[in-house]
Amino acid sequence: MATRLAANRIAERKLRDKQARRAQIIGAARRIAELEGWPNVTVRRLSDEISYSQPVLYAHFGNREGILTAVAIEGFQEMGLALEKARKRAKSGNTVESVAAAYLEFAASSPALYEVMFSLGLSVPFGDAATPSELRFAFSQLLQLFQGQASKAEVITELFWASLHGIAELTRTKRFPPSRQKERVRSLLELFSLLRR
Amino acid sequence: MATRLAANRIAERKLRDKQARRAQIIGAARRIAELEGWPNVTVRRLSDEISYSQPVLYAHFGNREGILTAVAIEGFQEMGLALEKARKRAKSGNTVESVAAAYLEFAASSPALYEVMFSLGLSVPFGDAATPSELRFAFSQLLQLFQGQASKAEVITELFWASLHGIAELTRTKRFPPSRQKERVRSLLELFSLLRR
DNA sequence: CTAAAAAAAATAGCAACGCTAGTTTTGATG
DNA sequence: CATCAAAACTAGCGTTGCTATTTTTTTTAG
Repeated sequence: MATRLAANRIAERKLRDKQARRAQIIGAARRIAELEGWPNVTVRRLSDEISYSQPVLYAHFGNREGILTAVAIEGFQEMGLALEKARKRAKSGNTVESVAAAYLEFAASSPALYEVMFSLGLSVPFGDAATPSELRFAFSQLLQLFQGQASKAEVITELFWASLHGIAELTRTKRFPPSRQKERVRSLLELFSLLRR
Repeated sequence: MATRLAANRIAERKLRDKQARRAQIIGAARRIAELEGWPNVTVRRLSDEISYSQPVLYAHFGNREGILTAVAIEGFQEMGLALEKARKRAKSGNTVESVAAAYLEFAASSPALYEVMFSLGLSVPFGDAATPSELRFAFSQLLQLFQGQASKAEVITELFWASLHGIAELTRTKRFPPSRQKERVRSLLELFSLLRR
């Protein structure tokens, strides 16, 4: 029976189409959010954007928050890759500086993406086994900076992450004047370099 | 004419009533937000809560965001007072520790309040002259911790604030396991104490 | 090639939201 | 007591997230 083979090919094509549409939706959400803010990312607007009716989106993501979650996870994936790249490129001894700069650059250049990565209140716990791998990957990039340190690496890493996140967030929400940003980063690095001794 | 005096008393009473209602609205918003989250703080719900029709709320605050802004400013006011208290109570040498603990305690015990204080994207720029005094007061409490330091006090203060905010925010959004919180704070204090030398 | 079955997509509508125009009620003024 | 302004309410508009139902398309099978 050739029908079995044909059925397989059809199923594969459907899967490809589905993934392509999924990517389209996520892409449209990111683009609108970055240009016009998250409140303008409505299900109707997205369904217009991809030329399908609303229920199609619900078939893909369940609800609006599902879309935002998908974008957030994509964001963690990309941030993880950016940090990895920065870490590998850095001359030895400069890894912390390189990664810190990459982190803040990521947050500043995609503010809406960064926002959604941390504004999702409910889902995505961390220590949990159900933590998405993208999140763990991104965190592991920071963790590697402080391996084999005097103090406990996990705690130092969390502190470093908190500092970066605080700077990124307070800058994004206009609490910090951008003028002193360079000084802030220099101080941050100086502070964490004191730990190495 | 005694009418002038009467008119004054009436105007005063009206002002008191107005302020009382304003306080009622803000109070209801805080309570609902803390118990059920900000999305449940709707104008209709608030108007039910205070037993007035919706337009009354709009007369007071202009729009929903105005209500959230009022809550946020009240939050900064209270946080500033809490930090001041912690600073004054501390034995000399322990001020940083005392204030850090007070900051994190404030954020943890009123998560919805803390959330709205930093999620208002638009309004409330900081360096600006139009920055509400409540915000400046709160920041000044942190600023005083690092006066007369080797490095520039403003930069160090911003860094300290960023670290606290990062810890508070990553804890609130479940990125940090609460189990290591004590260790994190200890590390933070150790880090900033290194600057004193 | 065509008819039945299954899958996919569209239409249309509900409840709840923020917000406001227009009307009624309240209360101060002469 | 009549007048008039201020204050509050009713009712409704447009938009939102979401879904039950219908229609269309695609796959399967005789």
